[in-house]
Amino acid sequence: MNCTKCSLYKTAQSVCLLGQGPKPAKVMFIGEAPGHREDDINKPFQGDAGKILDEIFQAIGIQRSKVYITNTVRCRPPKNRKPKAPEIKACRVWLEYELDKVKPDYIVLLGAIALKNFPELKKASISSVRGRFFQIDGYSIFPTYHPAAVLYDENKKAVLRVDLENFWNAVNGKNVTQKNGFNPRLVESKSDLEACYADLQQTKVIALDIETESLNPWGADQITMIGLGTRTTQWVIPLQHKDSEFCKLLNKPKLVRNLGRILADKKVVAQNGKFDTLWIKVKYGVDIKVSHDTMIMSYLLDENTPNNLKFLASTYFGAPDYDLTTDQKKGSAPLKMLAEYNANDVYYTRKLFFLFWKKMNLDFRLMNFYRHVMMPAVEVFREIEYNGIYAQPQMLSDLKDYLAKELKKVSRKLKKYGDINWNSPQQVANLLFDKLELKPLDYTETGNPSTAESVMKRLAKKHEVAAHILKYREYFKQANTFVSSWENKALDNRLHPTFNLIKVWEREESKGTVTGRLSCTNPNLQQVPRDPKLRSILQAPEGWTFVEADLSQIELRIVAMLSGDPAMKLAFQTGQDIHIKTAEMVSGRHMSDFSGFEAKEWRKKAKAVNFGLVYGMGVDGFLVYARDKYEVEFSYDEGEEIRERYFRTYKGLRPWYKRQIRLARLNGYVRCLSGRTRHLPNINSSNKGLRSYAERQAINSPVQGFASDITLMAAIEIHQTFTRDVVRLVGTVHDSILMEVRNDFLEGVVHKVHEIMKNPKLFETLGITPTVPVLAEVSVGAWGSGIKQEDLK
DNA sequence: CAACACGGCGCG
DNA sequence: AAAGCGCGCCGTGTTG
Repeated sequence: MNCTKCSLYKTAQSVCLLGQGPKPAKVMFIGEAPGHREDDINKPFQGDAGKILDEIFQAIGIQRSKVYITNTVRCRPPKNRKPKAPEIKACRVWLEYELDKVKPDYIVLLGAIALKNFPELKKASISSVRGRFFQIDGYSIFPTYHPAAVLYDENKKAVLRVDLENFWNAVNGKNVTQKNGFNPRLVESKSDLEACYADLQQTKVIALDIETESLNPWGADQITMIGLGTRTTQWVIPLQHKDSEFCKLLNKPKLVRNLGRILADKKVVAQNGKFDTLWIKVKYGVDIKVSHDTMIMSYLLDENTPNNLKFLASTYFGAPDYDLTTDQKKGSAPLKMLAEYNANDVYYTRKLFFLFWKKMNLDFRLMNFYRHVMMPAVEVFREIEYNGIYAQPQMLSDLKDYLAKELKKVSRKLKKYGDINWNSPQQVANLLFDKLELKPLDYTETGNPSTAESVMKRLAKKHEVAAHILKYREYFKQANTFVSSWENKALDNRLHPTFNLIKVWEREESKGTVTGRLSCTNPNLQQVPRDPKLRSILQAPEGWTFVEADLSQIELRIVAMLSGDPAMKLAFQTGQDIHIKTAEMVSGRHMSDFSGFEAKEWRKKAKAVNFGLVYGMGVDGFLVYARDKYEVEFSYDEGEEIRERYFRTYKGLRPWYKRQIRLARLNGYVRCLSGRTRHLPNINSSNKGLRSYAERQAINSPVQGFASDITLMAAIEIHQTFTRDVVRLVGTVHDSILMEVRNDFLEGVVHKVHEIMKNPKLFETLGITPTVPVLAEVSVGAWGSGIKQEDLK
């Protein structure tokens, strides 16, 4: 074929490689462009991506000979380059030609480039449109990932398979989208409400979902409607909507109290139920217990893939896209439309619950963890968010003034270098490396000279401006990220952050972790500087005392448990300081030889050694890490020597690494002592980088995850042990629990909390026997300035 | 104007 | 897309 419509013909081996398959055909697949294998033998999808496609085809029962397969661009682009817009445009005539001959009813678009064939989808990202049908130009168009995406990320394989399976079912008339039992009913009268109550009374499992005017319950915004799903019906009770006459007549607090009473005897199922029940508690003071949460179930079954309701509904039930825009959801949509949306949510939530329940029952350790830890934790964190953490208003305002003053001082000193925006790394780099002709010491990811703190600290020895810039950055960050953000958020003198117990997906964005740790937003309490200026603002109000309970060196203790390394275990069992022990090993000296000052310095170095090396850091990384984080300089040889000595001292570590990697390869996941799993599909990847990354995760995740789980178990027990007028939990930071305790109960509570931290009852429930003691420390008084309770041992 | 990537930096 | 792991938030600068 001779085609010169774009310049690719000059470099491609096979010019204008048309598709393959019957003409006409009911189904057409469109990929990206030929790869080298295809280019050589003149057929589409023959290389590695073709293999993946074949594998999935076989699993589903699609025969290649029955479908037509082609590409968006029909000449191979030069190596490592995607087809460009003009090339896609030029090749469009060939697609028209093929469409005309093949006359497909269905078109599968594989990957982002294939989307560009249709103006309606051109701007969409593949992950936002994948897995559903679009009716365009008389075709049923179904986008999903390109099989080559699986080569880079094994996680995508499952998604691709489910997509194509749903697609194929739809093509063959297997009605996966049929909504059995979808029967939405909007409550518009008293008799409707009575019918709703009657239906709820006779149902055991009830799905709950609310719609709200915003995501923030702490302002004036209201709940617009409550959706309740039973076996037969999705009831929608409007609470606040311009189109509803009924809700104006309602005694809403009474209605919500009634619902609370009915739901108290039921299994309430929700998707991210902490959100819904927190709103209900804030607005109506009613506590509703969530028995099951589909978002948490989905996460525990696979922490890597998205778990928002629309994704799950389309993945498992081939649900059509019923999503509304944010504005519509906040109440701008007509009542009927919003109610139907709400009904869909509860419908799919309930359906998903039964599906996940079956799946989780196949793994009793995971199920136990879910029942005994995750779901109780939802209750605890709903209350933590409800309580909020007290921010002393006077101190906040004083610090604001102080920082403004300091910022002014530094700005004056910086003035003489010109009218520069000191927040701009670009402008700062210009000054340092062009005008002042300092030598760049490091470069950023994108190749620009770095102005990072570690670089600036070293530059400060050559030029005073670097030190001033660092001060400027410090004050600026404190003033904006913390002080002013807190001031804006603490309307009731309390910060009410959101804690993500799991990874939560919002469109393509996600918050939360894959290991089981929590994350925290609005504001993020977990990144408050360890500077008493800031931390001590967070304290307890009059009559109460702030208490922090910390797990001591918990990650290394877990490493000792899991690896069984004798030296590490012995150190912990005999109450030695592990960092001092490592310091002795690194320095080759005995602790008694150190002066007080030396001991402190060596302990610091040893911390770098412990935290760096234990999770598989290389020598190069270790040197940079030690220098930047702990201001310790080692030569390469010293670094190598330390690394060798480290693994000779803790000789159980490397065999443990091997065990973890073997388990991950065998099962596709690794597990925490608590039963939580971490899936690592890339552990068998042919891509060495991805594989090594998965191997390090196989080592780190069970440690990090279990440390976090101990914190959860302790928080749950503290929550269950004390009443709310004695102890109020206000937050957690990975391995520490923050609370306020009523003054007259302080002593007893501190003692009990310390006991709980060291040995939460849930250890026994879950069959966990720590082989290394778990120790904890309790501080009493404002955060970061509390007094350690030394005599608790 | 909003969305996004980047650089930078806070934390365990 | 190769060598600690895990996060969220701020401001700048670019782009559609």
